[in-house]
Order: sequence, then structure tokens, then C-alpha cells
Amino acid sequence: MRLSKLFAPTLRENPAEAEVPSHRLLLRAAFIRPVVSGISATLPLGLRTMRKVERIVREEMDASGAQEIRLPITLPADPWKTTGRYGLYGDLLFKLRDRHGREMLLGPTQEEAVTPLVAGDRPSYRDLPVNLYQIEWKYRDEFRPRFGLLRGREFLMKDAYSFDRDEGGMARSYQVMSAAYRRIFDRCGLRYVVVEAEPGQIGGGINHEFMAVAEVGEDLFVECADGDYIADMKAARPLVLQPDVRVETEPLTEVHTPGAAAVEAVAAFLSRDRTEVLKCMMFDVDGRPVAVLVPGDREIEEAKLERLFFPKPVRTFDEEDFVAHGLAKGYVGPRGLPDGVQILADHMVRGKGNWVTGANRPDHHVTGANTPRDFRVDLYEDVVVIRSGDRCPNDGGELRVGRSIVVGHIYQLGTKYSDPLKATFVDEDGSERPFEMGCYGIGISRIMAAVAEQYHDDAGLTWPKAIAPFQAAVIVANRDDERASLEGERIYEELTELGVDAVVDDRDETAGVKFADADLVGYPVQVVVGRKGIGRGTADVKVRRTGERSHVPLGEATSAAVNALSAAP
RNA sequence: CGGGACGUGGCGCAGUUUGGCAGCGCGCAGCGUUCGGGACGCUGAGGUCGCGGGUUCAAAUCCCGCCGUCCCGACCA
Repeated sequence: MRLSKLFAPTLRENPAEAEVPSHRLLLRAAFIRPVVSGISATLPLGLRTMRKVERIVREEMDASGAQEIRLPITLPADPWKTTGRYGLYGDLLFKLRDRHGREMLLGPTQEEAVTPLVAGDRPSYRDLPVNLYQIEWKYRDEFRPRFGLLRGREFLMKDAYSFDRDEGGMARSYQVMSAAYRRIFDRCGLRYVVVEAEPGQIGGGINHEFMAVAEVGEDLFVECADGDYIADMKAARPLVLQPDVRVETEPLTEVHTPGAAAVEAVAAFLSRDRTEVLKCMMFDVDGRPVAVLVPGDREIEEAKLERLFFPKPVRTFDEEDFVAHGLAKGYVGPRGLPDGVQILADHMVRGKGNWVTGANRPDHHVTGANTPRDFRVDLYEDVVVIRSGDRCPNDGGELRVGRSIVVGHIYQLGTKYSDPLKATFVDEDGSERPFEMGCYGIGISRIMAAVAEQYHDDAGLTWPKAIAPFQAAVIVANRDDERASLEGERIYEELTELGVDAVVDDRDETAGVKFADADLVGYPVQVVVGRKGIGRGTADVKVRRTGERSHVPLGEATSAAVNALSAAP
């Protein structure tokens, strides 16, 4: 490719709308252009990098035995209602109607499409396992798109779906995908961690996220200082130390706490520590009231509740809910709740007592509340938000919080979709059984941004050679020097001949502009041919990532560039 | 959805407080000089000042409404 012909209008100044490095640089280096919030156009350079990521993904998926298909983006809404995800996704779905008024949606993921597809031909157990994947654009009307490609409303995703006969098969398919994912992210050059995670709106049991470590990451993870545990913050289970000493049980006493609704206020009013207050939060789970109890210094991880009740939508009570259930907002406690309210408590509540908690009466709390004497707990579950300093569930070590960008997520779904969609195969004994499914996602467009986030410097992007839009740039430094142009052309052609993805900067621009653009775009290797070098019979080879330069004899410039490239990261 | 900021040639911004010829830098076009780290000079093109309404002799500027973009937050009782 000749840069004089390439559509790559680079920007000298930072676009006003871009805050994070990846977004800023992808815009400046002409990889993408904004269209509307959360949706971008992809320019030639961006498309080349994305295609290279795609190719890596495709190769590893194919090598792992998965087969590529293509599912529609425009989907009927009905199967989504069957699985309950129509309500669960809610406004996150791009919804539309066709001319007959039929409800449709733009696919945010494709379980509802692929499952009937496989079940439709009523396969035999002999046909299993099957793993189908596609690379296609996905649509999610995010409540707050941000950071360019990192959280867009339209994004390119590889999604795969495995169908197995039994749980053992599902676990094997899962392992195969997990291994393929590691190879993919390794080849892309990403620095990443694999963590236990929350299944979110996909649902299911065992699942892992592949997180690219990055300061601007929206996703938090915790890691044990001893290195034996790592998990998504939303999934991490803190080790709960039970107090050894049982304190004397206090009598239950109602106290007047006017205006002290929040935990902070109650604790201050009664001169107690926040940890002595029992926080009682009300949730609506698909129309049913659920009270959730955690210590007053703790917060509730809604993702954990969603997982517990999947696929029923979980939301906190609004004003109307409090009125409808006759509850005093700010003064709710587990004692004296109306019948039919399920009471769920975190493990941290177990074994402690003498709580200060709401009295279910405006402006009143109780002290000395103990279970089971004063209130019941229907279920103990892990529901708290983990935080730095919590104990590792494996060895009690200290947990620390890190930031990352989720680039891949794999799930063991079991029969979460095959059951409601009645997706079955015929087993050996002639019976129809639901598939044991898995699903596996990779954000292709997000990988491009995540790599940009990990690999850049003040001058621009520093792509790993595997996914750089071009591997090498031949820069003709003196546009008025015919010799430089000829040598540049020669080296460019030789590189291309050798299978190197190269460009030649033959633009009518000054050397400074060409150098700056080459650094900005981030070609892993630059070859500079100019009057100065030609005078002494040399060209320069520069490795972008390290900044390392060397003078090489003009005649050996091509092979020197090839060598530099093979040595480059 | 709540809060905040912003919206002025392709990009980055000033001008709005105090209404009075629409500006600057970069980029773009032409000519000339330059030519190894974002060159210089001269000439030039390019703007419904986000949109709609209102006030006024006069609105980028004041008032009302809407739209868009970005940032922060989102029920913690």
C-alpha cells in the first residue's frame, strides 16, 4: 500500500470527545471515526487490525474443532420472551417492529437463535458434541456508552455455542474453549488474567472472564496477594471469619431515631459502629419482595442477586414499592416484615448478633436484634461487594483490587436455554434430553481498543506485529530526492515480495510529518531512506516499540527489516 | 435515568460576562523558497455560530424549548 493512496486522515490534535488513550489514539491515527454516541465507523487501518484479530480468532476456533456459521442480526423477539431474557435485558435491547407489527430485535448475543437452529434437526447423541461460532456485529443500547470502542452500542464479537450430551461433555468443550482463548489472547499480545466471574445476563454456572489489565478498565477484579486466587469483583467470595467469642445477648429494645435513615446516620445517632448496624435492603424479584441483610459497613452486589434468581429480573424497591408493601423507607428491618417477604442474609451476618436495625416503623430502630429470637433468615448466601483488604477464600491472604477490560467470557450454561426452548437431542436409550450447553464470547473490536490501551506511548500506538494494520513502513525522508524514492520503492517491493505487510510513505510531505505519522499509527518496524543515509550508503531501521535504531547498508535494508520484524514483539 | 460541562469553517479553540462588521492556530488550495523529527512566505477557499421560537433598531452573545456530544453517578434505606 502506498500512503499517498491510503484513506488515513490522521489528526494532529486530540479530538475533544476522546478521554482515554485508546480512543484518542484510534481517532488520531485514523483507525475509526465517530458516528453517534457508542457507534463508530471503521477506517482502512482499523479494519485491517480488526481483520487480523478476526483471523487469529478464526484460526484458533477452527483448530479447536468449532465450525463457523452466520446467524442473523435481526431476530424475532418471541424466543427471547420464552427464555425470559426479553424482560431481563429490557432497555438494553434495540427493539424494532417489522411492517406487520411483529416484534423484532437486533441481537445482543445469540443463544436464542442458535439453540433452535441446532435442535431443529433433532440430532442424535451420535452427532454431539457440536460447537458453532460466528463473528458478527452485536447491538446493545448501553445506558452509557463510553471510551470509544471499549463500551460501544455496536461491537464486533465472536460468539460460540457448544452442545453436549452431558455435563462431562460440556466441561470438556469448556476446557477446549478455555485453551483456545489463551492461545488467541497470547497471539494478540495482550497482557491478561483469567478470572472466576459472574454470569450476568447470560446466566449459567461456572464461567470465566479473560481480562486485559488496564488502568482505564471498567471491570474490577480481586487478586490474592499470595497469587492463589483471582476473580471478578462481582463474583469474588470473601472468606468469612466467624467470631469465636459469643457475646451476651442483649434484650430487644426499640429506640427513637428521628431522621436517621441511612446506616451512617443511625450509627452516629446511637454512637455505634457501622458494623453493628444490620442493613436491610428491599428488592423486587420479578414481583416478589426479598429483603437482603448485610452488615452496615457493607454493600450489596446486585450481580450476585441476579445470579441467584436468574433469569428473574432483580431491582431495588422504588418509592411505590415501599408504599405498596406498607414499609417505612429507611427504617426497614428483618423483624416484623410482612409474610411472603423472603429474607436473605449474607454469610457475614451469620454468627453475629445484637444488631441495630430498622423497626419497620418510621423514625424507629431496634437494638439487640438477634436471630432466630427476633427475626428469621430464610437463606444465607454470598451477596456482598468485595473490597480491598478482604480475605482470600482459599488461604485467607489479603485481596487486592485491580482494573481491567473484559475481552473474553466463557460460560457453562447447562440446560439454561435448552430447557425453556425445548431444545433436545435423542439419547442412546431413545429418550429426548436437553443439550448441555456452553457459550463463549470474544470482543473483537474491544480487543483492538484494549491492545491500544496496553501498547502506546507519547508518540502514538505501538502495536504487536500480529495485529498491527501493517507490519512495516518504508519512509522516503526526502521527497525531492529521486534516489531516495527509488530505493524506498525497491525496499517496499522487496518486502511485499517476501510476504511482509508493508506500506511506503510516498506522500508529498516533509520528513517530520512522515515520522510523526508512522509513530502515531504504530507500524512495528520503520525503514527510513533519505539523502543523508544514501550519501553514506545506508538506510535506517527502527523498531517502534523499543525505539531502537540501526544503520544498515542500503542493499541489506530489506533483510534487516525482516530480521527486525521477526525479532519485534 | 439524575447531575455537570460543552456545541462557533475539516480539527483544536477565542469571542458570550457588558448585544453592535464572525476571529485565531492547525489543516485545505495555488505560487515560490525549503527538504532526516509535525518547514517558511505570499495569495486564497471555506461558517444557516447545534435546531426552533421569543426579546431588541440590532442576537454567536439575553430569554424559553428541543437536539446532540462528553464526563461523573445511578437506587446501599
